[in-house]
Amino acid sequence: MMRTISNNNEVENDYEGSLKKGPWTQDEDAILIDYVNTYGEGNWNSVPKNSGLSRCGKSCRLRWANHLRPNLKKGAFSPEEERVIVDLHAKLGNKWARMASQLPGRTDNEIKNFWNTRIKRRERAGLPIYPPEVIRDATLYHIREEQYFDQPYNSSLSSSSFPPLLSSSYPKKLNASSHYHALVNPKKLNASNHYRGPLNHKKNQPISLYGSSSNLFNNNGFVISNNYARPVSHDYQYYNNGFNTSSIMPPLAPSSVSSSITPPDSVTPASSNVSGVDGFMGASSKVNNEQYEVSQFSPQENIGLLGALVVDGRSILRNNKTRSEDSTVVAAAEKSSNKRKSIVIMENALERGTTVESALKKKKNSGKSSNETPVSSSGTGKKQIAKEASLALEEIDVSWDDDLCSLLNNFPTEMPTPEWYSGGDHKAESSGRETHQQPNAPPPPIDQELGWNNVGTSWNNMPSIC
DNA sequence: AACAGCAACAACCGCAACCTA
DNA sequence: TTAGGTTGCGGTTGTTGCTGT
Repeated sequence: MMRTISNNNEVENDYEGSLKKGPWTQDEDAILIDYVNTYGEGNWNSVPKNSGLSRCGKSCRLRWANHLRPNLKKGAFSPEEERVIVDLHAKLGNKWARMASQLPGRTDNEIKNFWNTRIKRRERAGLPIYPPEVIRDATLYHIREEQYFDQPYNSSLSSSSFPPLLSSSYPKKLNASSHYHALVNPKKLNASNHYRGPLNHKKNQPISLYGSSSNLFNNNGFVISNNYARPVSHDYQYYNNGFNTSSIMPPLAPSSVSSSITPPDSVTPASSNVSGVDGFMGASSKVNNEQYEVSQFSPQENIGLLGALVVDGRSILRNNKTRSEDSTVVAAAEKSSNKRKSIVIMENALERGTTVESALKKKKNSGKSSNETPVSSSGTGKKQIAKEASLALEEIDVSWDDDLCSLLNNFPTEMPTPEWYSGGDHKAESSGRETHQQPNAPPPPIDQELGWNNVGTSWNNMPSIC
C-alpha cells in the first residue's frame, strides 16, 4: 500500500531556520530529484545548503535511497521475494541492507518493515518464525560455514549465553535486540573478529559475498568454486527462477586455495599460498610464536539467527582455553579435527536423512572388522538424527554441552512446509487478514503445537489475531 | 457513526565504520 | 596519528488508513 505524500506542509519548523522533519512533500521530492540529477549522489550534507531544502543531509539521503532513486520496486513483495527474505533472514539475521542487495529494487527499510510486521503477527499468534525447511537448510548452511571458518584460536564470541538457537522455530518471543544482537551485528563484536575475507580495493572494505545478483561470489576475481558441493533441496528450487542460488550459498573457498572437497584446516602453515587470488586477503596470526596464515572469512559477517545457533554451539564445543599459551598447536588441531568430524557426521546425516549413528558406524567400521550393533533404521526424523548425533559425538570423545544436546534433541520434527513457502498458491499477505486454504492440502498437521500445520499456519492464512 | 486495534509504511535517531585532510 | 566530517546500518517511533466491533 503506497501512501501518497501529502502536499500539506503540516510539519512546521520548530523555529525559523531549523531543519524540517516529518513527511516529505512533493515539492521537496522534486527539488531533491533535481539536485541529484544535477550533482549526483553523495555529499548529502551539502544538499540542504545548495538546494534550499530544509532537510538534513541524512534525511535527504534516506529519502533518495528509499523512495526517489530510480529502479525502485514499489508495491507488495512477491511470493518469491518473501521466500527469499525468510531464507536470508534465517541465514543472515537482521542484515537488512544485505538482504536488500539480494532483492533488486527493494530497500532495507522495506524489508525491515516487512519482516517486523510479520514477526509481530506471528509472535502474537504464538507461531514459529521460520518454516522447518528453512531452519534445516539454514542450519546446514551455518554448519558448512563453520567447517570452513572454524577458528580455534579466535573465539572471542561469547558462549556464556546460549542463544534461542532454534527458538526461532518455536513459539517463543524473539528479542532480536538482546544478546542475539551482539551475535549478529558485527559492529558489536570484539575487534578481534575482524573480517578476513576479500576486500574491496577501493574502499578497503569487505566485499559483500551477497552482493548484486550479477557478481555474486566473484568480485575482484574471487573465483567461484563448485568443488564444494552443496546439496540443493527442493526448497531452493525457486531460487533458480529469477533468483541467484549462489546468493544464499555458504561462502566458498577460492578454488585456487582449496581445490578439493576437503575443507581447509582453519590454521594452515604460512607457506600456504592464499594471497594468490586477487581480492582475497589472508590474515596472519601467531600461535606459540609460529606464524600461521589464516585463510578464512569471518562467519560473524553473515551470521543469522540460526547462525548464532551454530556459532554458539561451536563455542560450546570449542575448548575456550585453547587460546591459552600452554596449548599446543597439535593438541588444538586434534581437538578441532574431532569436532569437525562430528560436524561433518551430523551434517551428512541431516543431508541424507540417515542417522548419525549409521554414519559414524560406517566411518568406524571402515578401518575395522565388522562387529556391528544394529543400526537404527527408523530414525530418519531430525529428532532421531539429532539424538544420535549427540551419542555419536560422545563416542568420539567430544565434549558436548547440555545446551547443545538440547538443541539437537529439540530439532523440529517432521513439520510440513507451509504452502506459501513450498511454492503453493500465494496470496499477498499485505492485508494480513485474508484467509485461504489449499484445495489439495497435504495431510493434517503433525505438530500443531508449533503451528506448521496446513490449516491456518502459513503467513498467509494465519489464524485471526485478537 | 464512532471508536479501537492493527498493519503498513515513512521517517528519525544513535551508533559505528569509513574517509580525508 | 588524529580529529572532524560523511556514510551506512539497524532499531525505534510516528503517521495513516483499513477493518471489525
